Amino acid sequence: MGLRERKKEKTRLTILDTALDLFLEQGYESTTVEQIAGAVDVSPRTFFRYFTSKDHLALWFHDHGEEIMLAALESRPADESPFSSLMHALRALVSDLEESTPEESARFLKLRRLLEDNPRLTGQSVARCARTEELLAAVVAARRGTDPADDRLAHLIVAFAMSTLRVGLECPRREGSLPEVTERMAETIALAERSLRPGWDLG
Amino acid sequence: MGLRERKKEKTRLTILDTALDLFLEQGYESTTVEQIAGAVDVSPRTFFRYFTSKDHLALWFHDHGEEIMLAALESRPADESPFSSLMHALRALVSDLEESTPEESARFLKLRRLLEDNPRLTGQSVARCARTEELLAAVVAARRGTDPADDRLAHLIVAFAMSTLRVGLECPRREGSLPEVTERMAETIALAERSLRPGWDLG
DNA sequence: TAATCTATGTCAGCGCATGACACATGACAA
DNA sequence: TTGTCATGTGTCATGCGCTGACATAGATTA
Repeated sequence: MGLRERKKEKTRLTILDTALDLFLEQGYESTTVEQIAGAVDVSPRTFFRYFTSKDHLALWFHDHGEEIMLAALESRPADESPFSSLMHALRALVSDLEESTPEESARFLKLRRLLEDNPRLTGQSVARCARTEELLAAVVAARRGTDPADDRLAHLIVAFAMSTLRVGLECPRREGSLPEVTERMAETIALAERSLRPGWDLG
Repeated sequence: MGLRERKKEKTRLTILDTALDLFLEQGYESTTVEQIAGAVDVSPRTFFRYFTSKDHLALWFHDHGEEIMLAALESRPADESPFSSLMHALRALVSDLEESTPEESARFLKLRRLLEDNPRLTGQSVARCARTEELLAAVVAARRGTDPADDRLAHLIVAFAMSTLRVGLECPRREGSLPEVTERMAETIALAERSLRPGWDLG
């Protein structure tokens, strides 16, 4: 990895961390892009080259999480039931969180607090999850040998799985250290698995 | 209802219908608020007094749907299991759709097409649903005698129910007359009910 | 009719976001 | 090392969404 790429990655994280601190300090709405850019000493224009929007900052982890889930799902055996595979993908997400560096953990917890304080961002977060749902549904439909646009069961399977993820991460929203969050996430996965009829996702 | 109120309601619907037609004709992004306001012959400022944002236009039905679901949920017997009550609330939504006037139906179908063509709006729609989820979760938690902020099962129940709603309405997205949509919705509700273990939501 | 309320228009301004262009700095081969 | 190319960055200009403040015209009530 060349100097260029390393520098870019560093700038991206600097922007993110700086913005996060500003948000938590003085509020999301009352922090302008100009201000963030100024604090990192880049032009506002450059900010938008790293993050497509101000909201995008808050959804940073979603990009990463999506990759993890997709990779985990693809790596599951093809004959495993779709919902089980998705639950394993969720567990992969939890593992990734548990193995994250202190910096990453700190970022994650800050992001979580940010979302908690800003309903609008929570909404954006859910919307971002919906995009992930589309991708996952396509994979599940492929495994089922159906057309993703038609396969209602595939969508329902994925929607239930993503519901599990959201509830596990967001409920209860307040506080919580990283181990507490991952622990709750694991519990929620177990709860979801207990709640559904065995084989319901094989229709 | 005085002249004032009637006129307001009429203006609101005129704005909505005009905007909807403009959107479908020339695209959502490339239609400006100024243009919509011009077409209805009101000032842009007035537009924002009727709709809090341009996106709000596309989420118009959500406000209505939310009311229906909440009312239906409240009217269910307190000893019914939460998920069953929610499924009844969904059926109430379907009934409302079936009984809607031709104008309302047309609006609904146009909105659906609009959402289909604009992923960003689909996202906003999901985000709006998340807000409804919060309200429903509070009601369910109240029935269960728990703190809504803590009750993960309550959130999971509601999330599963809203997943059912979304999948039923959006999958498949393309085309579809109103009877087709309501029929698919009914099927999806039945599918969800079949998929879950009886009594799973009573823990 | 007079007194009030309220919906609307006007104006001014902020913040987010994007395209175009010029410049500088890292990458890479001769 | 040096020259060339690719790419990241700043500057400038602009458009659009959205909001506050204030004045006015029209509806409402007495």
